[in-house]
Amino acid sequence: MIRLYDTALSAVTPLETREAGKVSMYVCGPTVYGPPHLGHGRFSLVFDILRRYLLWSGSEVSYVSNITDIDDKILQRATQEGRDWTELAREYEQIWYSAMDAIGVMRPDHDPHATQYVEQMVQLISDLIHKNAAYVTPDGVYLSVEQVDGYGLLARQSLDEMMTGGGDRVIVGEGHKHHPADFVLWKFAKPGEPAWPSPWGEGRPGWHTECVVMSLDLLGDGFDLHGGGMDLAFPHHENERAQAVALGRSFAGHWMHNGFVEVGGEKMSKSLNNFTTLVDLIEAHDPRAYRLVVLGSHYRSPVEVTDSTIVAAENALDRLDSLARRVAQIDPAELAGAEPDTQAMRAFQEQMNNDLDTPATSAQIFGLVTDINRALDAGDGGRIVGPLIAAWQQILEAVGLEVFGHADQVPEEILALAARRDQAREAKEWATADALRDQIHAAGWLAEDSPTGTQVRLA
RNA sequence: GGCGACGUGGCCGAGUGGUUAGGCAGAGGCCUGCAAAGCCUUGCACAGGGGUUCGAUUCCCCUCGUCGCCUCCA
Repeated sequence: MIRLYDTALSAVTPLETREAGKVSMYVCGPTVYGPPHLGHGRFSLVFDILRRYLLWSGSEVSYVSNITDIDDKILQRATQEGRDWTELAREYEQIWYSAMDAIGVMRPDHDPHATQYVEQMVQLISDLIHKNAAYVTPDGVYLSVEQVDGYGLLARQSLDEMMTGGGDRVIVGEGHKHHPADFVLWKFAKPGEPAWPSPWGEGRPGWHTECVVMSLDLLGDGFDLHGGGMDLAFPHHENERAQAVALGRSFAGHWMHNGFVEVGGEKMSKSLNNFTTLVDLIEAHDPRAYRLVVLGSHYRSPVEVTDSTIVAAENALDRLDSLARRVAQIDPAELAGAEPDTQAMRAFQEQMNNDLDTPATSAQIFGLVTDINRALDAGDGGRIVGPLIAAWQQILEAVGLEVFGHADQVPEEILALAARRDQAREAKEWATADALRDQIHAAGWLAEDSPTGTQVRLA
């Protein structure tokens, strides 16, 4: 069974599931008011890797990740741009999913939208009011955190401790709130703002309510795993939990949070304006490079992501693709029926089960590259190398890292140059052969010798 | 102020009380007609100062520095 760090316990513990062989997980998705940045990319990749690994391990995974499509930021941005907020949200949702597709993140099994759950949120808020856990003020409905057992579990601080500092933040809704930490469940609409009906007045839901409602609706009480970025632990997840606790419902069994993407040692964030969008990364680089960077660091550690780390990963990817090409050249009959090397697979599972030790897996992937190349250099007939190749391919698949071993589509004229080069080489006319190689290179291709003649691939 | 994390070789990034993480970049070699790819070899690395220990980068203490959260935030 996989063991994962649980934020609520501050310890690595086995991921106990409600039902054996089934994992229900909820990962907080984006608020669609702008293009996703590398931070969103990291959590998406981390949880995608976990999900794929669980699936590979034979678990049945139910993966839910929401789209927050109503939020102050969306309204603000729509007003700024003078357009309809629903259209804006829809546009950024599309951008979100195309970016996710590009980095190879599987679509969630369900992607509930906040706007589709407003009625249920109103119902939940009513229940909270009936339980005296929430109250109405002139500007909205608030949850009374003092009514909640163990508030501060995920913040790792008691309510009192939280209140002692806090810097110079403006406390939202101060004046009407019973306690400064009380948070808004329902916001009354100001003129011109979108509004849904409620027993207390027209308005819109607060951010923390949607995830409670949607996770419980789609995954049920006591679902297995709830995840997101480290900065969601508090207040977002804390407040989700608070609502569930106040209702007396069993919430997430395990809390998992990933570390930040950093730039020059500082958290990448919209407010610091030091972010790179996922869209820019995808346009400028091989999208697989980001997955490799994520695999190479532990999910709870911060990771520096800059142009140079991405380029380094792209170069590392070349090494993987080189082997994939080499493997593709092998007569399939030699590899047929090869079972993945059991030792390698056992090591892989032990690492991954140990709080998702992907750095070890990354090292293993490259270690296998060396082993396989060495065996191939030694002219192994497939007996030893077959299982290693099978293991390598399985591991890559289990973590969602694609490698390309197929030949590139080479234009006729380039192939003609390669053929002429082979003739020149045959005749030992080296100067001619080299000139042809330069010509091929100038056209954007690489000409490499191989036992079967000149091989051409994209430079 | 409270809570938490961290400081590893040119860069990224794991880990461990005594044995090679890994990747990128660099150097040398093998292979090659020359290359490329591949293979081999290679790099006072663990912020500083104490302490515990036969032995600490790894444990404890202190100092310095950095970062995160404390209701915008993945």
